[in-house]
Amino acid sequence: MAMPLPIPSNATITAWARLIRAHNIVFAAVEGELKAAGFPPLAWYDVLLELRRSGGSLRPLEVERHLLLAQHNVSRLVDRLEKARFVKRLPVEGDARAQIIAITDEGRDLLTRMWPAYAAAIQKHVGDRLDSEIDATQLSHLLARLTQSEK
Amino acid sequence: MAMPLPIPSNATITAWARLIRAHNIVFAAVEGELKAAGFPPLAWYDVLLELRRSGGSLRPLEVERHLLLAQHNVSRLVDRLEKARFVKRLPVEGDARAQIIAITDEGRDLLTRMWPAYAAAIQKHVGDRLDSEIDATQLSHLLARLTQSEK
DNA sequence: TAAGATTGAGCCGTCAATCTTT
DNA sequence: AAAGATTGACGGCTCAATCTTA
Repeated sequence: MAMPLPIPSNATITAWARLIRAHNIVFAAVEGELKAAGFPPLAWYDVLLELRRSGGSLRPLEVERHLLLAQHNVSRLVDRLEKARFVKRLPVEGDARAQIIAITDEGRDLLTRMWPAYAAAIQKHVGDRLDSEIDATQLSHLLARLTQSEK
Repeated sequence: MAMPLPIPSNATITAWARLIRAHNIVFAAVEGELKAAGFPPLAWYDVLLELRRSGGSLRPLEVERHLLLAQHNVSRLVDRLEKARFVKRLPVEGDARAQIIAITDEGRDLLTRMWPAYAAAIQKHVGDRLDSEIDATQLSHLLARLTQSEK
């Protein structure tokens, strides 16, 4: 008699373990290089980039949706960004509960200054480790599957 | 004239972004299910599993090496595990600086009780989202490349 | 009551400094 | 001085509770 296949399969368990490990190693390496160059955490870059992409400002709820952060995390992250002068909180006409988070000139400048170091780190820790564009595309494709909703 | 290719390539940048996003989504989903079932963080499971795999005990430095944790993190993690009775710290003969971290019966029991829920979560959030064993193997292979040393 | 956002308490990770033993 | 490990201070995340306005 054949042995029943384990659920999850060994291939699935290995994929899980390597996803966690690859992320931890690559993320720490990239963020570590930026930190060594005197830059703030990548979470700051992510928020500022979303703001710039969206024309300069977003509502907190939109930041939460784009970056998959909880409401209170955005609140605290914006606290730090505002204290560092990279964003400003603006009131919303007609709804005193709401606010708009707007990137400042200093925030745009930080994005500009960070990108060369960030790009170099991505190339070093991701691009240089894959043999070809085809591999990068294939990896992206498989990772995208993990974040799609159930079949 | 052809445009120069950006470095890193768009494919590389996409692979980086999806690695981060896939990890965040899948990890939060798996750990969230375990937490909802009343279990401790995955980091606890990782340490206990390494101890069991190694015959029941390890030196802190070996835990650091296996799990890619800093010395002080292991120290604090073991504090919590010891307080929860899942491990014990034992002295080392002949070197009063050193210690041995040993899994307890309660620790082994936790591993046993967690695995069914953990396995189900991995299947749901990884296995079920890949079309085949071949995909899981291919993904593992590409992720492994990211953690190999420079060519 | 609900929506939008913040707050306080506590947990966890990180940095630099420290302690003890070799 | 170096090795093994811990500690204090603090940054950042998470939970539940809260505050304000709609």
